[in-house]
Amino acid sequence: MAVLGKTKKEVVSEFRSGEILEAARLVFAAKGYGDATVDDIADKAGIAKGTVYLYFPSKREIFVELIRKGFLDLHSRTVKNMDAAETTADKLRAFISTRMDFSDSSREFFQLYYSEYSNLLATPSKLSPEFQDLYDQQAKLMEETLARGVRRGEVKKMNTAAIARLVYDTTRGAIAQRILGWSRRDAKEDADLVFEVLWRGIGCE
Amino acid sequence: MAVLGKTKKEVVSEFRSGEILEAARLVFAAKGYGDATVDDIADKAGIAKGTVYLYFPSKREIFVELIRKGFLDLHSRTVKNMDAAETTADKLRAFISTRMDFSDSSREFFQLYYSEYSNLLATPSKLSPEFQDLYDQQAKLMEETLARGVRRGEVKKMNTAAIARLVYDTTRGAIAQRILGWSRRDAKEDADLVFEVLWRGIGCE
Amino acid sequence: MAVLGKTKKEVVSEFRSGEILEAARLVFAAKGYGDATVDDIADKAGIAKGTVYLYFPSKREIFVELIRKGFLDLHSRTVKNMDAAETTADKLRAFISTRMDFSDSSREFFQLYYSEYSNLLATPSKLSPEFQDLYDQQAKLMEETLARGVRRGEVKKMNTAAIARLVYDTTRGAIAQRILGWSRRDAKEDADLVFEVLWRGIGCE
Amino acid sequence: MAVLGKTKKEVVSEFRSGEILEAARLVFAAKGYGDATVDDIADKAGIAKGTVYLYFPSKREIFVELIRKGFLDLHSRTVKNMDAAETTADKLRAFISTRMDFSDSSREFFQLYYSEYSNLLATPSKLSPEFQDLYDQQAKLMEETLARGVRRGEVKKMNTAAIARLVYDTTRGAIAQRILGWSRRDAKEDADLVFEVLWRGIGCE
DNA sequence: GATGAATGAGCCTTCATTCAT
DNA sequence: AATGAATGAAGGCTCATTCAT
Repeated sequence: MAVLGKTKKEVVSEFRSGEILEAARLVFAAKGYGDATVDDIADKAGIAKGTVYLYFPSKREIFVELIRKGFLDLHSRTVKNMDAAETTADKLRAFISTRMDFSDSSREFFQLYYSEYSNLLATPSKLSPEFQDLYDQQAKLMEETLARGVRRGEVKKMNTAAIARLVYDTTRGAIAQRILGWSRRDAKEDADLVFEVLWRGIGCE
Repeated sequence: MAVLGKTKKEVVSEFRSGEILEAARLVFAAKGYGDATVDDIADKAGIAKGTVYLYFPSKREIFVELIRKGFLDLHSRTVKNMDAAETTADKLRAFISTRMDFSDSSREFFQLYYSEYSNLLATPSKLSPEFQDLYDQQAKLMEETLARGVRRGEVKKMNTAAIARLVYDTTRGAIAQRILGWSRRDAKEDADLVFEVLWRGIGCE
Repeated sequence: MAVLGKTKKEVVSEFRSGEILEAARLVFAAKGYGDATVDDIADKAGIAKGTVYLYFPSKREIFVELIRKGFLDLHSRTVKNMDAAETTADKLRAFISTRMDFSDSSREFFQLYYSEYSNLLATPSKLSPEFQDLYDQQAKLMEETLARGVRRGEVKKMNTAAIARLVYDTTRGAIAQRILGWSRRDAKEDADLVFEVLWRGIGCE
Repeated sequence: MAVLGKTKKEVVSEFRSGEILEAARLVFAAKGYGDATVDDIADKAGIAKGTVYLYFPSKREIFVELIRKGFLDLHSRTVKNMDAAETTADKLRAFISTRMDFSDSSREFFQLYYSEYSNLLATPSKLSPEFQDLYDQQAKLMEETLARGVRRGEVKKMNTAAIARLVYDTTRGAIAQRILGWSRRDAKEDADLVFEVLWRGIGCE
């Protein structure tokens, strides 16, 4: 027990938190944050409403935690796959396909993530500071990759910060298409398409 | 009267509707759809709450109408500017810069438009059928432009439907960056950047 | 209308506020602040719960307003009757009997007033500043009367501030006895009793 | 064991009860009955919430028991000190100063006791019958003292029952002033003041 | 006996919508 | 047509109490 660093209590607690998050993920994705009620989440999790509040201080916090977890997961996968790639082109390809694949397996996460992202547009102040950090962290990842590509002569000289965002946005858009069912291609095809356009746009030769 | 196709009553009615929409545009953009109240809108419009319901059947419908109007305005400007351009490259440039400029002058519209767009991700069912039409209409515009470019030999042979969406998404992303204040470049610079990457990605030579 | 200084709307609004306060007075007195619900008040007033919130911002504020109004009423009656008395003894008598009479006619007010007063003991911080002012205002009234009595030679030289409080407390206690039904004497008898003990205690001769 | 009249189990049980009561005393005094939670009490006592319910059937009953114990303690001290005094004047003085001293050393008890006393005003029905007995018991104590004083010729002929209550109320008021921090005198001074006014009011000569 | 996770009834407050004037 | 008072359903959150371990 001590070896694992967790007491039985903590394990149970994390299990419950996990169940609630899982229920919330489905409910939020199905109804949207505003239309989802804490009762919905409790019902889906098979527990009483009050129990939810033993594990989370507020409805909003459930949402935030959900995004945070998915975000970190996505981020670490992306980092891992990009690190495994050698050339900048392959790193870009890894970035795109990791996200595309993740969106297929974690569709609900992306629904929440993107809608939260866009809600920022309406009310930026709502963005918790931590979210801002997460976004920045992501942007840096691509920006540095591109900057290295420039130094290596693999990528055209350009405003890497702006292009990094552009890469994100284009990828995000393609994923959104898939989620909305507007693309009937498989993930690989979509990833290739995005990669090719972008790489031709920014790569040398 | 009949000549104009509108009775005096209709003119007055449209005037009021317009005032309410204008008020709603500001309120929704400032607070977000969920946090905005019908009272806020009525106050901003300088009328009584009940009056709002003489012109619109529900809060939701005000929002929808707002998006629709802005959407049609944006669409017609885009069409006009693209038609004025000769080459596909210039049409693409026109597409991007028209939107970028519009986002500067109608920032609130884009805030609503994009957040609504993203809410589709969470709850597609909410999308009124007409919205679907509007999106499709837009997509077609770019798709046909690209297809013609392909026929003319200006654009690489490719899945024009998918690329059309990609162009939209990339442009949307760049505009979102601007709205969020994450870009300090002026509209022209951002438009050029997006154009260059995309055109290098899809154009011939 | 202008002559009265009130529009019809204001009259109606005040009427409603009054109805709600009246209902709240009965409900609070019957159940205590904590056990009373806004629904109880709305029901008693014969209106919908939401309507209550058109006239008062919160349950707490209804309570505060209730106390404030009764307080001011009691205070003005007390001042009037004390002013009408010539000697300090008569002023003291007026003070006591005004309150005793008021407690008979506005029993619910005293129930609330005294229980609020005592809740101060448990949580002084809750006392809204305005309440503090009201209490001080009251204390000053008796203190000045006693001070004048001292100057006139009608009252023994003494700590008038402390005695003023003592007079209040003794009167309050007698009223509480009546409200609790522990006194079967009529108001006049109780008032005389309190007066005699106090006057013998503080008056000259 | 039988000699002591208590089994070991009972001793332990009483110890725990005492701990809970002590914790509750602090919590109730700090937050007021309504705002205090059973969790607060359990935390302060260093036990689990459920354990509280092994010793008390409800939150309310903890409160009642708390009042009862303090009450009996106060009562027995008062009786003892009054018995030690010879003259009625000294007995009255003993009554007042015993309470005044007790309020300094058991401030929390008085906060609860007085606020509960006043809550009776709002909801007399809540008063458990036993409380009624406690109050009566107290009243009798002073009443009999005064009656004896009358017989001895030390006290004026008067309605001893009513005066007994008056003495209680005046003392209570002075203590409340102290608890509220409205008196900066020391306990002795306050006790003297109350005694002098009352004794002049009821004593012979 | 002790625990504390779980419960769920209940409360205050908000606000889209209605309707009498 | 315009008003805005009134409505009441709904939701987030609290907390006294219970009960399986």
